[in-house]
Amino acid sequence: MANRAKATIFDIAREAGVSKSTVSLVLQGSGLIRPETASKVRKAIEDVGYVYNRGAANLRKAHSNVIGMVINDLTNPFFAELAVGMERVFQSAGIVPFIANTAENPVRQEEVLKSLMEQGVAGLIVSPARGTTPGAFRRIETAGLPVVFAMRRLPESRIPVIAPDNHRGAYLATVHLIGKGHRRLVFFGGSSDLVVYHERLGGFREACQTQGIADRDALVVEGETSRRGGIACLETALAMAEPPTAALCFNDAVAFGAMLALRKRGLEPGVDFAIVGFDDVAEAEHYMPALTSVAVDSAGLGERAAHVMLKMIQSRTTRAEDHIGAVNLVVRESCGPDRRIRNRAVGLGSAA
Amino acid sequence: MANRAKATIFDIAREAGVSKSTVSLVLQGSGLIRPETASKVRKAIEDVGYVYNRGAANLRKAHSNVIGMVINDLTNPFFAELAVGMERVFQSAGIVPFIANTAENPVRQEEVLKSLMEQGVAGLIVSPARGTTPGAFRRIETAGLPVVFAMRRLPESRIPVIAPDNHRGAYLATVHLIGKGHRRLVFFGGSSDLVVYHERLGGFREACQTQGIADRDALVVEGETSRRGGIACLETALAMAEPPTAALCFNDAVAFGAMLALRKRGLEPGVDFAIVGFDDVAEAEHYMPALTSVAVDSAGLGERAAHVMLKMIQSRTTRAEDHIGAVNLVVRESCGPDRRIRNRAVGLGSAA
DNA sequence: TTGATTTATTGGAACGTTCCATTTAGTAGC
DNA sequence: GCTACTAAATGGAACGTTCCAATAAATCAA
Repeated sequence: MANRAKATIFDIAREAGVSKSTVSLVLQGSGLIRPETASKVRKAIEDVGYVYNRGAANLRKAHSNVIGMVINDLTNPFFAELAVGMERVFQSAGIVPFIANTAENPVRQEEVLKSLMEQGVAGLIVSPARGTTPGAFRRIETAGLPVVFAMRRLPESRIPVIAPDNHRGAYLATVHLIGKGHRRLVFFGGSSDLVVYHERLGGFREACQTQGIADRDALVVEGETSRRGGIACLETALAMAEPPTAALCFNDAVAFGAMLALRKRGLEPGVDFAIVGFDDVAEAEHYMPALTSVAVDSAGLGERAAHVMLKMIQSRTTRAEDHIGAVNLVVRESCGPDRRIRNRAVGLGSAA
Repeated sequence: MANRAKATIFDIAREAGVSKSTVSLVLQGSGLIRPETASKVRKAIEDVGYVYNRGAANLRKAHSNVIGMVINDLTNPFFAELAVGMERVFQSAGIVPFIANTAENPVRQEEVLKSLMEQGVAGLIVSPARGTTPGAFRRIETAGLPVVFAMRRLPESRIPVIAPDNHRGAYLATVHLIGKGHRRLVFFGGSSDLVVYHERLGGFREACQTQGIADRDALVVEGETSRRGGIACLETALAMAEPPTAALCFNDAVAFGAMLALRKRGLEPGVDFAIVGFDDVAEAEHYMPALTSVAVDSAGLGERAAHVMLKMIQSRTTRAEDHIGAVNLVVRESCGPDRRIRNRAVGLGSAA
């Protein structure tokens, strides 16, 4: 069976009574080898317990078959979905994606990127960590390695981006809320170090303006982009002299937090206060009440990002077009059952 | 700045006016080099835009600094947590973990394992996909590569396992339900191709027996280990001639599904029917009602698995002791507010 | 001054592949 | 029987590192 020391193609060659070159050809599935010889070699490969050394091969070969995906928060199912979408595409292209988590830490991200490069990846798909410094990708760019950003972008970067249409999503959601009769709205969660925040907030503001909501009735409460952040945001909003009656939340986690906080105060989400989330994670559909949310199709964006990456690798370029994914508002119950909410919400709004 | 072709240590050497060996020594942080020389070299490294080629280095060096983690379902936050726990440990050991997802697909798993091995990983931490064939790890074992299983085990394997005490967790949860006065119980979700299923079901059965519940009152409904599966299980259970009044669920997802289905039927989880989950994912705490669940500390298990792996690599062995992690029941609201449920539950039980 | 010792640097031979240029056999054409 | 070709297999030179043994330069002891 297997020997202690790692078997090489020389061991296979000896076992099969051929030369190392022949073995190499067989490994690559070359048609130049006589079938009987090939199967003799394949048997030897089994017998010596050989494992291919890709590192050695990459020394000569132009490019490797692994690409790195760097994700800022793997515990967020939203990003996990993104990863899964990419995997689907890469798998069928014979490429193995290695995932690394940065846990939203730029220092960790630096290490991870370095390691991936050293490993000789063919390309990188990155959802950059919050607080990534502008220069973080310079080394990679000068190395000529294809990179695409997914979900998030960096302020000044020329690296192609695959992301949902955050502005439009927020716009749609806000119009929906205003259409339900709300006249004093709030944007919950997020902070200005994220480009995504500005995009979503921008959509919110534009909708308010075009729908005739005064600026002083379009409130903003920054906060963590988590359940906990959502709870805090809601507390802050209801403590205002003139509280809003509806909130667009930075993401679904914030929305869940806000709904939780409403319940704690004896208020019913969708009846006493309208909530819209963003991302439409799987949980949104199953929540009580089911959360109205902006669906961004993260798995689809992951697939798209993977395709772009494949193109870039294939045409050995480092440039590509941005891709802004369509979004759509999934209306469920958290803004009230259609018209009925209108009166309640308006009532509460004017009562406050 | 950077040249087109990849820079090597020879380029650095030329730039700095030293030999390749000197550069190599600097890269490894050897103290043999005069500090001024070292900084001259480091400057050259920057100037030529060098990226270290670990593949080439591994050709000579004994072992690499990357370990692979193979996860069966990354979209399950439970497994994502496990990954995050491992990462914490490896990071401080200067090891980079690459994560690969198998999406519960044994074929995909095979590919992923192969790829990781070819990449020359120093070890493998695996949460095996459902339906993994007994021989799937033979190649890896004969290659002498350290492997540990996390969360799940294979029926016959001698590979060390890091997993929670499933039997005890299920036992504790069941005793809790019985203590609340339930006399007809059901185990929801999972299927017998998973070792974990047998462990948890075993704990459930043992608790029933020791607490004097007749076998015919300890029901089992198999099903998907997802929200959807939980919904189906509950429907099945309530359709029985003599329905149970309490359920221990295979995991939290099943529990959420069951609670959802209860609500749809106008029944209140925790009042009309008691539910216990398993895994205690973050969501459990925030659900309405908050889910009583068996906490397994997946991040902690991840850390433990990482430590075991480090030991194995260090002592170049392929054997290690199993580690069964402590569990504890986190009592929340889904089995009713302490005693009060008792009467209701018993009442419903005898009425049915 | 000479040799011994220490400190800093260096050349060369691996490591396990790929790929090009050859060689070797076998087959056809004339 | 000779050349020309094709098919199959092979040797050798890379690829970018590490590490050992060797060298060169500087310091010290006598």
